[in-house]
Amino acid sequence: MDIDIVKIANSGQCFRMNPIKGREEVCTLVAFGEYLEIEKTDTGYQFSCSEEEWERLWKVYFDCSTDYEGLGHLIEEGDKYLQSALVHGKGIRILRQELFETIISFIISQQNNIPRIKKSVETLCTKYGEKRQNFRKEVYFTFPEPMSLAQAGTEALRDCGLGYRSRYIHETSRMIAEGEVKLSALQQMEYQSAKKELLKLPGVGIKVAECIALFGLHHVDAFPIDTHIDAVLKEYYPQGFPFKKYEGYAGILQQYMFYYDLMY
DNA sequence: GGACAGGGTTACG
DNA sequence: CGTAACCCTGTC
Repeated sequence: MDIDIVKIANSGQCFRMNPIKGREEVCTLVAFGEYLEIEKTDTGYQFSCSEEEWERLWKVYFDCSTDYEGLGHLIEEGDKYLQSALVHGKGIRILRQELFETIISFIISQQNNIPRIKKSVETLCTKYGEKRQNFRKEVYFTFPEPMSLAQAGTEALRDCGLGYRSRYIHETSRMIAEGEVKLSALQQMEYQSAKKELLKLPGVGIKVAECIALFGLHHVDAFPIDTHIDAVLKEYYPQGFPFKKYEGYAGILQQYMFYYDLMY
């Protein structure tokens, strides 16, 4: 299977997947309340979970049913930029992340940098998540429930380094906890309806809504345009990006472009 | 030490 | 529709 854990961890789509300090070939990850370690071996990857858990959770999480290797054949002959981005990003996949975590994480991401986003997310988990132990009895924290964040005061949230975003986090969590915006309904919607619904949440604008649609709802047509991608589009696609041509997977391409621009 | 920027959104003219 | 303000930490 075409998967590169380190690239995914550095691709900016998730904020709780990190290499262990001093053992950079091992990544840790918390999702669905579970803790996972992934170690790079000579032949591939070794996952710390049981076969049953892999089948139930992680196979889906890593989007194993999608063929990413075939993407290269779909790129236009003359599009050297995308061809290069795909080569350098080989192994990147669009994770199927939990919806609430994705919503909160990408509200935090606005006007922010990745190390600080990660720090804020981790602090939120430590203060409002559930405390658990991994297989070697080390403590980890799950991502908080909507209700927990809704009940946290704006001032307490501010202590997580969220700044002006704490008001957004509080209000968005409240709306979700009270069912004003229903996560289950969002998961049933088409891309455009879901996007419109997400825009009701305070702190969610067009860019963040598209990130949530792509990473939390797996709408691979969503194409978030941030400052990086905006610069790329202006430089390499002055005539406009061929969205029509890449309909049905443009969002995946966006992730390769983002990684390529970030790393090279 | 101060200035600046970092995956935007909102609230005003 | 363009533009300033929003908050804060790391970096130069």
